[in-house]
Amino acid sequence: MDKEQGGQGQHARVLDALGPAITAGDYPPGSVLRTDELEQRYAVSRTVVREVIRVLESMHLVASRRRVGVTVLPAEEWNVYDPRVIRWRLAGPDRPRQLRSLTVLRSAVEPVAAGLAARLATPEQCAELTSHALGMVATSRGRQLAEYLVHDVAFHRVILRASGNEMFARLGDVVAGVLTGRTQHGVMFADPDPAAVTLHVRVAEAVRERDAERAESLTREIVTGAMAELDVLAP
Amino acid sequence: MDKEQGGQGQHARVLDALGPAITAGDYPPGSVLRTDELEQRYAVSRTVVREVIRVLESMHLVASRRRVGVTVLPAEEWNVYDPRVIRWRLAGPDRPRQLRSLTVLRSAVEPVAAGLAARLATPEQCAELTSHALGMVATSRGRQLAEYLVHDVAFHRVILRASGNEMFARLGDVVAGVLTGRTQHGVMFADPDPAAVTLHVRVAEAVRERDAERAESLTREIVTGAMAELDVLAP
DNA sequence: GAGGCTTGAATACGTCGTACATGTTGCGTT
DNA sequence: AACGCAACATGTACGACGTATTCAAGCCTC
Repeated sequence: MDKEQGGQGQHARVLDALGPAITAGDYPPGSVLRTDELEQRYAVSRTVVREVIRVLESMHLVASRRRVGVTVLPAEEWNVYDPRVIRWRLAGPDRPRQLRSLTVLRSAVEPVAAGLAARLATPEQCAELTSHALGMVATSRGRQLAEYLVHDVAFHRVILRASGNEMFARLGDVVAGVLTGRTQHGVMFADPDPAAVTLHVRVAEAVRERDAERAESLTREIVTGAMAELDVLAP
Repeated sequence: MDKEQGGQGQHARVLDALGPAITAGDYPPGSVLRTDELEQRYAVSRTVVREVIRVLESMHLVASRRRVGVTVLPAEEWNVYDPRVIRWRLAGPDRPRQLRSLTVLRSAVEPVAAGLAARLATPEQCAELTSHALGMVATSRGRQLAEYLVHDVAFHRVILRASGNEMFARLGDVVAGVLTGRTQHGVMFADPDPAAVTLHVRVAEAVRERDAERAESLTREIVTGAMAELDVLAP
């Protein structure tokens, strides 16, 4: 019938409007959304609304029950590991808390991942690691934060992937979100902490030398520093 | 038109058939599912099939592209933290690997969670902890594995929740899955390791006394033991 | 004549609208 | 107060058209 504006896909459009609204808390837990209401508000067919609802339901953001409507679930029920939920929450009002939660998760996971990576990393991965560590060194001075961030994210992604654990590997996006969020949010002007840069280089060394103990404890220093840094910046 | 057999909801029925099939590897990555084919196979309308596809897509199990169909994604793309994906994989053929991955994740997360719990647990949570620890002691002998499992799961759930970190709290189901899987799969006959039982009691003590260091290192012993146990049982 | 580029038709998903079934909720009746 | 009925919102089904992507045939160029 019509093929108006739309980005690419009505489904994505409505989802990217409703999802962030819910995770932002615009609809308090227990709120009821009616299908036909959403139909009108976003000017789409029932099909689209229902599919969006089904996706939100699969993220445990809402629960759909007959005769009552689509009720918003409390935050404790949400699938907080869903990449989209993480993105939405990082873009919303409780971004500080989200950043904290994710950093704590990092502090638990990354040291163990680094220890495993020291035992399992392939030569190629070791090379990538040192390459990115050197890249961090090269971009650590003179306001090259964007370039530094790229290497930082890539470094941690390799560590997580090299751990050989699929659950760890899947946290690459989380770490990327945290690091990006920190760069954007925090000190856009100050250069990165030189001590942190050095630690990354030493982690790369430890992995290359298959020293699991050292890789783990060095990484623990990195994430401890990250948490301390967060304490300074965030309320 | 028809409302035959069905459990409760065609949507859930088809999803519980397709999801496990995909995670089990019945459709190798790159396989193409056509909508009308699924329609016929499960005797449902397009509406239902499309909603199921949308949910599977939100789990990154499949990707739907025009003119080509619904293609199955490689396992690296899957949202392995989705509770349903975890359940499906634990019920499927690569359950051993899944159990391993999740146990490694546990070994990284739980000690840190215990450390935080020691600082943040409410008196009620401390009480629950000791209660379940004592429950484990009481049911640790004489083939009461089912009852023991209940206390074990509850114990770790309280720890994760008391950590005050929502990401940790959400891993309660994961731990439950691992512990249940271990009980079902492994030694259904032998009583639990007495050393592990004692460690749980001591963790409860440490949390009650707000000794974060001790709670963390004791929990580390628990999960290290769990991993060692897994090495004995699994290939 | 061989190769690459453009154009067109076939195809399977995307969206729409309507109709009916089903389970719930809440109210009115007994 | 207990029961049952009617209204309501979601669940499911069916049919139609829009749309993008792919594949192949046909044209042009070298």
